[in-house]
Amino acid sequence: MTRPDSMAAGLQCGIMTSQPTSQNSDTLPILQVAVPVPLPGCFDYLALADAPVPVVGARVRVMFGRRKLVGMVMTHGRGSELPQSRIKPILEVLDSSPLIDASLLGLLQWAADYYQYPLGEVIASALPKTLRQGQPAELKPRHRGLPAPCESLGSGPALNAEQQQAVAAVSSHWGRFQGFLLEGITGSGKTEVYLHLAQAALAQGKQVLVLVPEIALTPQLVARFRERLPTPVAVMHSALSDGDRHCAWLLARSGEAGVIIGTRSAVFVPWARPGLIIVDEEHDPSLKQHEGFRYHARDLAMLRGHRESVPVLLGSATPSLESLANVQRGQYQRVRLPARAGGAELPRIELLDLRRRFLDEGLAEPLLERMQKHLQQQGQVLLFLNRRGFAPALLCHDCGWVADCRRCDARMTWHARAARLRCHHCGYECSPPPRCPACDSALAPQGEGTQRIEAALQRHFPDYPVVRIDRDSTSRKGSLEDALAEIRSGHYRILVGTQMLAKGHDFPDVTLAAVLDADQGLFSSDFRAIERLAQTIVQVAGRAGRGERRGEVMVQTHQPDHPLLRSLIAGGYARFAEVLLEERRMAQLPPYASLALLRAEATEAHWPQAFLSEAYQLLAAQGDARVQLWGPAPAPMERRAGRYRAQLLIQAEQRAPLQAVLRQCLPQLGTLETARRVRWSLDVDPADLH
DNA sequence: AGCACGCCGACT
DNA sequence: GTCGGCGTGCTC
Repeated sequence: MTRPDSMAAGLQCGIMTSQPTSQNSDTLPILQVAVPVPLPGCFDYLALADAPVPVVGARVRVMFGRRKLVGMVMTHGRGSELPQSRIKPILEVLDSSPLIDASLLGLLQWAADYYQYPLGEVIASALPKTLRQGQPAELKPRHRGLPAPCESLGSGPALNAEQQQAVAAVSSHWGRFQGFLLEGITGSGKTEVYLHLAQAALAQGKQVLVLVPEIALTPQLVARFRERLPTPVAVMHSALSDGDRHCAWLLARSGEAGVIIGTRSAVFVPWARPGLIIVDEEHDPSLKQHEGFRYHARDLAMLRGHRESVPVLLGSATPSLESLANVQRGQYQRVRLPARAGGAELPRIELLDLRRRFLDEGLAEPLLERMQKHLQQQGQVLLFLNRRGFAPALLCHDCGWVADCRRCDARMTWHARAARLRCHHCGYECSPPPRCPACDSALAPQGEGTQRIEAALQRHFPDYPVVRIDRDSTSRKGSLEDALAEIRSGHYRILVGTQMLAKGHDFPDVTLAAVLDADQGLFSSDFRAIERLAQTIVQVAGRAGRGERRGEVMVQTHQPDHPLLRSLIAGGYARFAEVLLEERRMAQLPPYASLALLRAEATEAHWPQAFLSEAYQLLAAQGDARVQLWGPAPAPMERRAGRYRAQLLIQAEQRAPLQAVLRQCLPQLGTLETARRVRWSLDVDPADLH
C-alpha cells in the first residue's frame, strides 16, 4: 500500500485517523523526525503498527542511539534511503494534534536553513522546557483562568492626530501582511498606539504578539496592557518559572490570551488567531540571540507576519539602519509620531568639549555647574556611563604596571565597595595586591566607572541624594523596582547608571541628562558602534524633560568635531542615519551587504587560525566572486576566558550567493581535520563583530 | 551533544 | 591483573 495522499494534508487536519491496512511493517509510513541534536536534517522512524500515525507537528518519543529523546514529526515520507532494518519505530506519540501548526513549523524550518543551525535544536528552542521534555500539552487546573482582565477598561488619553494616523495605517491591513516602521520620538506615545491597535485586534477576535527587549519588559509595561485590554495577557521572559512558561505558552496557543508580551524567544510562540505582531525598540541589539541558535527576533517577526498574513509594526525612536533601508526600498511603510504627546518640547543636546579641560573624576566643570542649576530648580539629573565598577583599571603610577585578567586580554575592573578586582569579560575575581608587584609602589584606580561617579557626586552635592543603577546595584531581586519607585517619588535627585537606567523608564522630573563618555563609541573597531552610540545618546536625551519643563542634554567628548556626532546634534537621529547609511553604502556594509561571521576558539592560539584557514580554502573553492572573505584574523579581544579566538568574515552584496556558499560548505566544515581542535560557530547577520 | 568503544598508565 | 584517561565515531 502506498501512503495515502491525505497524509500530506495532515498539516491541516487534527488527529490522523488513517490506519495502516496491514500489520506488515514495510507498509508503515516512515516519519521524518527532527531530533534535538547538533546534526543537520531529520531522522527516519517507523510509526507504530497498532496506534494512529502521529500528525505532522506532533511530538514523538524516540530511541536515538542509546538514549530517549523527544522529537517532532516534520513530514510523512514515501520511503527512506536507509534499509528498513536500520529504521527504528517510535516509542510513543505525545500529541494527538499538532503542537505547532504548519506555518510556524515552516518558519522554524526556514530559520534553521537561513541561520544554518540544526532543525531539531531550532524546534527545541521554540518550545518551553516542559514540552521539550515530553510533558503533555495541557494546562494544569490551577493555571486556568489566569490574570482576569480588569473590570474598568476602554480609558486612557485621547490620541493626537499623528497617533490616529498611525493606528489607521496599520488598521487598514488587518488580515494581510505589511511591514510598518513606527518612528516615534521618546515620549511621543508609541505605547498608546500599540494599545489602540491591540484593542482593535481584540475587537475582531484576533490576538496580538508584542516583542520587547529584555530590559524593557518591566512590570509597568505589562500592567499597562493588563489595565487597558479586556483579555488575559500572557508574559514570556527568561525569569519565568518552567510552570509559568508552560502555562503562558499554552494560553497563547489556545487563544485564551489575547495578548502575548515577551522577549525575543516569544517570536516562536504559537497562536490560534493571528492578528498583529509588534516589535518594540526594534533597534535593540538584544533582539538578536548571540549564542547557539543566533536568530534575530525582529527579522523572524517580519517573516512570520508574512507567512501568517498579519501586519507587523516595528517601533523605535532610533530605528535600526536595516529598517530605515527597508523603508527606502519601499518594503516597509513609515509612520511617524513627530511630536511629544502632551506637547512637551524635545530637549536641547549640546556637546561638551573635553579637550584641555580639567576633569574631576570624569566630570567637567560646565557639567557640574549645570547640575547645580537644575538641582536648585528642583529638577532631577541623570548621568549615563556605560561602565560599571569603580575604575576600569588599577595602575601603578610609578612603573606602569596594570592589573590584567589572567584569562583575558583585558584589564581587571576595580570594585571599591567589594574591594575586589573583577574581569567583566570572564567573571574572574581576585583581591588586589597591596602594593605594585613590580616596584612595590602604591596602586591607584585609573578611569571612571559608575561607582566612582556616584562617590564623586556625593562629595560634590552632599545635599542631594544620589542613586546608582547598574547590574551591581540591582542584583537583588526587586531592587531595581524599589530604586525606580524611589526615583519617581522624588527622593533621589541625582541618578547615575548604565543602560539599565537609560532604557524605557519614564522619569518625569529629570530635566538634565548627560552622557559622560561618548568617546568609547567613537573609537570601537565595530562598525555598528557609532550607530549604538547615537541610539544611546537619543535614548538618554529622551529621559530629560518628559514633564512640563524643557530638558537639557550634555554629551562629554574629546571629539566635538566628529562629523557623525555633529550630524546627530544638528539634524537629529534622522539626519545622522542618512549620513551613516551613505557611509555604509560606500563601504559595502549592512544594510547594503550581507555578512556572516565564522568564529573559532581553542586553548591554543594556533588551532582557530588553522581551522579558519582551512575554512577559507573551502569557501574560496566555491569560486563565487560575489562572495568575499576577510581574514582569518584574531578576534578584537583575542584571548577571553583562557581561550584564543579568531574569526573569518564572509561578505556579499546579495544575500543569495552568501547563503548558497554557506549551505554548500557548512556540512564540510565539521569534517575538517582541524574542526575537532576548536569550538566553532557561524553567525549569520552578526550584530557585532566581536 | 551524548554515549559508546578502544587502547595505554597507576592502583587494590 | 583491573579502573579509567579521553581520542574517534555514530546516532534513523
